[in-house]
Amino acid sequence: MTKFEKPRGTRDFLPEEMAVRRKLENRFREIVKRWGYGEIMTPVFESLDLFKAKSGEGILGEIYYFEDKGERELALRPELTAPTMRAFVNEMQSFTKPIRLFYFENCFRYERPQKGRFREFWQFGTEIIGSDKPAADAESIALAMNLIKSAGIKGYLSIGNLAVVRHVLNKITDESEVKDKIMRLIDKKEFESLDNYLEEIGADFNSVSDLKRLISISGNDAKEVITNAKSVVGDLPELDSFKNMIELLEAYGISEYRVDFGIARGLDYYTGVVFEIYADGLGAQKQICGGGSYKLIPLFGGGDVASIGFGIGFDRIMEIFTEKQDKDTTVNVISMPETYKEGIRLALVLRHYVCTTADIMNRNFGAQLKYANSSNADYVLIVGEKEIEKEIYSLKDMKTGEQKELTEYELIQFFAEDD
RNA sequence: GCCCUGGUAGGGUAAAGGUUAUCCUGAAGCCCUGUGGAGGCUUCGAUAUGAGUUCGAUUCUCGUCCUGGGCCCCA
Repeated sequence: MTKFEKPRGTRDFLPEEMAVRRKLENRFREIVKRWGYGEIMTPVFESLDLFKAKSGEGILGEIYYFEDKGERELALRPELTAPTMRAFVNEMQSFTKPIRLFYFENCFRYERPQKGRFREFWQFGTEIIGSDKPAADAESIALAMNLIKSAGIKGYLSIGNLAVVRHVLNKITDESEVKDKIMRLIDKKEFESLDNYLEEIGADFNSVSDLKRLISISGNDAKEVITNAKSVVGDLPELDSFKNMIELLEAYGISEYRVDFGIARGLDYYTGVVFEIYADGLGAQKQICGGGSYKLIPLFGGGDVASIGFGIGFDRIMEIFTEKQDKDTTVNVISMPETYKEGIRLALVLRHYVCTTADIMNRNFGAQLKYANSSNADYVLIVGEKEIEKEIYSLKDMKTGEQKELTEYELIQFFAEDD
């Protein structure tokens, strides 16, 4: 007999674990709904070109892609921002702005699995489309922090701003490839390589000095950081916007975070604010949330529309989410062969109020009780000939062993109150 | 793609180059056709996989697959 194994980097979620996952998922859903976000669902697979357009050829190595029978090049989605923006371009361009969207879906990446990293993983994320204002940035960050907090997790927030960094970068070069490379080096904090590279391209000394000063500015006191940045870049509208956003965060009650102009992104559709949230207890994969503002829509053939969003690594959150599943009250109906049908009828009635099961193993009375015990039922309802005759049923509390004689109406009362 | 680690029933384990691979737990059934948790009995269930060495491999060697962890990457 061949035994089939699940593909590498995928997981089976059994009921106990699923209950906890759904518990957190539902909590997240409730929160984003309260913030006015509507759910979007896009296909599990998209054209490969969509992801190449967003992230470049370099991502092919990490993408699951294939040719279908119609010779279309398709890819399992590695992330959800591109599909969401594609859907916007296709179907939502004339919607009233801003558009607030959220998603909770699985994504696929061909990577070496490790702690907090799987080949099939779930992302919970939001996108705001149509606002490039600091208020949208602030809302997005505040929402992300609210979600993390609702999971009982301490999240460490870092905020950067690429518009300010780019302003300085533009003085060094006009070539986007060169900019990309510099941004990557900054992001990885490989300052030696950065020095060498800047020297190699013969960058202007003053501009390089400004850049290096700017990206080294970071700290927990936002106002101080901004003052420092101002001393490098001078009066800059982008910096004013950033300052404005920081002030709004205060209104949202977000006060603990780090501002870091050394946060960078290699891809040039990122426009301004970028943020990351980290958590303890995750080994190498500490980042649980990443977000930022970007202009992806023009790249996908849409208008010049700005957006901002974030993605939460749901599986990573689950690794450190400590709550257990909520146990529902359960009732087992115990009957005899002669009374089985009446037992089914009563079970149907009780199911309006409480989780109820009946025997489907043809077990005898004692075995049914044993099963109720080992499956952790809270109550057992005994439906035997004596009970049917009197129309009074025996409800046994499995924890205390107490038994009550109740009519059908009293049973309903009993469990209806339980909710 | 690279490095380290491990892999014996569903879970946890023991042992050994040589008859039928140990024990606990679990599941199913019976003891027990109207009162559970205990106990007894029965049954089910494993050496990840391929090759090599050997008279003989589950044990030794190598490859593959997979787990866990790290590097790279992280759109």
